[in-house]
Amino acid sequence: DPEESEVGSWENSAKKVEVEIEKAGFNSNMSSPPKVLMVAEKPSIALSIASVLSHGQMSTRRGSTEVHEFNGKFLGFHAHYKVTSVIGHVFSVDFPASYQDWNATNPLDLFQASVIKTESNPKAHISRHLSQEARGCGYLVLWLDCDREGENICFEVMECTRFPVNESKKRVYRARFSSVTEKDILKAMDNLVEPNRHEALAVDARQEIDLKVGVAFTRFQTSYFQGKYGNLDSRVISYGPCQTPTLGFCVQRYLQINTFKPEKFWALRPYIIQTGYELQLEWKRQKLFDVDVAMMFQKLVTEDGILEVIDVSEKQESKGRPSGLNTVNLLKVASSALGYGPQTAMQIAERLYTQGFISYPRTESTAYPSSFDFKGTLKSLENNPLWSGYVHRLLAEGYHKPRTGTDAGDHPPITPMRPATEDILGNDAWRLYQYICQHFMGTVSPDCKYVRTKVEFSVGGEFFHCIGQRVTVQGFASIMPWLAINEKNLPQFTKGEKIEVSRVELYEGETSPPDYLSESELISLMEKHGIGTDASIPVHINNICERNYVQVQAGRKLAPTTLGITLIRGYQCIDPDLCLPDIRSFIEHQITLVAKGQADHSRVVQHVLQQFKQKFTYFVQQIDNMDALFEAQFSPLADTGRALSKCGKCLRYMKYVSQQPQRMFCGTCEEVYYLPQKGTIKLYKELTCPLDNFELLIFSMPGPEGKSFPLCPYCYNSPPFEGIDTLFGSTKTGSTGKLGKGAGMPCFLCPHPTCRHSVVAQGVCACPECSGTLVLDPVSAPKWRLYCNKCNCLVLLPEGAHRITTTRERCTECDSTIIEVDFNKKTTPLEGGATLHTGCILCDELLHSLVEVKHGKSFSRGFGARGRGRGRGTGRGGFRGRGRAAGRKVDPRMSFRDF
DNA sequence: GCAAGGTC
Repeated sequence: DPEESEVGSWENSAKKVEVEIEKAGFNSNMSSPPKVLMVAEKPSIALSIASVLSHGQMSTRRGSTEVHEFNGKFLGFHAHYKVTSVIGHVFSVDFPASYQDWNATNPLDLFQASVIKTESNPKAHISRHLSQEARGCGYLVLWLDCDREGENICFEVMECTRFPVNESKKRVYRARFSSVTEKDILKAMDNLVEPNRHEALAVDARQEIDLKVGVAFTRFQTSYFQGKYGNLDSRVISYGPCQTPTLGFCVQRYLQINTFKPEKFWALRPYIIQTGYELQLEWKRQKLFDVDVAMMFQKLVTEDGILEVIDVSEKQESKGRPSGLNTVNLLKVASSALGYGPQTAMQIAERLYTQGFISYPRTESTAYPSSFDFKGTLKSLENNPLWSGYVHRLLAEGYHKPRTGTDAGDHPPITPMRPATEDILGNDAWRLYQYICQHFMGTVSPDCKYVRTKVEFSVGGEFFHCIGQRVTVQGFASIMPWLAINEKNLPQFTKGEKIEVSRVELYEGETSPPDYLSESELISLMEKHGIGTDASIPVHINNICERNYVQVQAGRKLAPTTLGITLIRGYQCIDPDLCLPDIRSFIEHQITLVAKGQADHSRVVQHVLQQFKQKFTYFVQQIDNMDALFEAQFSPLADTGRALSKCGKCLRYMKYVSQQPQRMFCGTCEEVYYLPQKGTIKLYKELTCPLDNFELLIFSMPGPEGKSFPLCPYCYNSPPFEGIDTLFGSTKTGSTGKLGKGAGMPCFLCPHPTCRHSVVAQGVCACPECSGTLVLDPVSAPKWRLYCNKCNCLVLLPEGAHRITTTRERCTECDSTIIEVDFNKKTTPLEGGATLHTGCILCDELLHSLVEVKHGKSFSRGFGARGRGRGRGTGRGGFRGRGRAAGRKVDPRMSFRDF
């Protein structure tokens, strides 16, 4: 193997290694052995590798992911090992900020755009973790999963660890393992190779193609149709080379059902009485679609009236035991037999795995490694009363090796790891666990054997038969009873025997359409056509549900919605390729050329993108044809929604479109104004924005702690002030300074100096938690409160007040806004039953004692803690006015840093 | 607000 001869063996001569270590910048004295960093794709594999190589003698410390350390030999030399992992891909691709604004970017330009890699999970700090752990390491060994994605992650890890490129041949190694077993891990250590750049580049190619094609079509479709119709009921009209063909399968079945024309058919069913039982025979012609012809045959048979047995045959048949359980098959069973969706099934499986009840649930393999301990696994199941008898019999009579399945080189099939009961797991997890146990026992059971008897008859020139089945070995079917053979006993017949026909029925039936595609059938289709992977299939199915293209019906049947049907019919009449599974195979085929080193990465990407760009241009040109279908199904924006607030430009009422994405639509100006999502919207007392005359709306987030705030539809979409860097309800905004529609500036971020609703007027003091400002929730009566305009900090004000407002006064001590409280007559804390009180919530003794900080999920009473003397800092860093600190001139509402 | 692929 040329690849393997590149590097030496585990037992290399010390001399060669010494030279290498010197090159790597280490002296070879025993006091500081060279360090070897090893990186796996996930924490569980890092643990397995470290356990094997250290014989369990390692020390483990926490980091972004765990790091296992031990001493051992590397290339025949003493070395210090550090084994850690990433968590899947470190990076994912995206467009640069300048392409993030939907309104400022022509989707066509996306095909030529550059792409950037950003950290997939910024909070995990994997990149930093790797670079820190790599410091001082002389060697890097890549233990990523042995598939293309894993090869790509190898290069992500190399990028983070910054091993010098020109020395990488001597210092960076790839471990190729076909399973996470001691044998394979040691073998991989002895046969270190180089990472495969071609395969990694193929993944880069796929990422760029998927991103550009998906985003370009999605943005165009979404903008086009949402700008025209008000009841599409999906936030985004997405397109993707996996999700769209997935939807295509569902709609194809729907169309089959819809265009189905039932046909009447007729079948001859002769009956005989044999040894006292009536038996119905099957017709060799099965059925005919012409009643006259069928009746003619009936006449022939009836007139003859005597059947002759022309053949009796017996055949030994066998139904094979299952091979090992992989993810896709688990998902199919979960959906069809247990009623769990793929996403749910995976969640349950993950939990069973992390709790140690089953082996790793994400695997493509149905073949077991040769070293697999079947006996041990069986023994672990023997105490469960549900199947202990069966297990004992298997152990006593000898279990079978499972059928050879396919070995994808990833993980062994999904198997039980330790015993469990329904009480421990809960019903849902138990049912899945139970299936995994039954399946495993099935794989090591005998095949099911049965005898199939066929008796053939002739009468009046027509042929009939009956079939009997007799099980001789139940085998695996006794533990998986739903797969058992239906037994059917036949009376004895002998060849040449003549039997009287007791009656001849002319059965009239009607062909019926198929049912909606079941989720389990869909998974099979996706697997067959290479749409998605075991891990992403559930995501794609979930996607088309969430986007409201299909609905899951009882029995997990997938019924496409009007939107889903209209989309697919649209592609079919413009460019059917767009929704066919071949679109994925085309991409896969192209990038395989890169993986094999037969084609240049960037040339392939350019070539494929060029083709998709043409398709995109044609699609845009022909969109009217698709629009004709939408027009027939959906209502124009103008007819949708109810009048809610007045437009500041034409002063006519705009309509509120409640279907997501919720938005306002001005029919006169033909403008759409997006609103914050996932909350309720109301008119705000017919107040208007001083900047543009639009009537203000009030938005309330759901839940008892959901904040409410006013917003101007126009300002929210087109912030009028420069330099508002924190926006609400928007996702990514470019650093371009230009803000597009849906940019997200509610009044609580507006710096307008005189408007009653701006942060200047409603802001009370700086947030104790972040750089934001606490603003008064104007509609929070009677549970008055302040909330931060940046984070989720919440401050509860005196309860039961009639009215709380901000004033234009500032506290002389801390510069906070003075608030005015109109207490309830009955519950007022003021002397003499007075109700009106003004003061600073930080410095006024009364108010201070009545407020309470409620911050996210945690409670902190450091703020205004009851019974605490003022001026004595308690709790979190003494939240008690500023003043004493430097920077007194800074507006406290803009910065609370000093507190 | 967008894709698909990892893993948690």
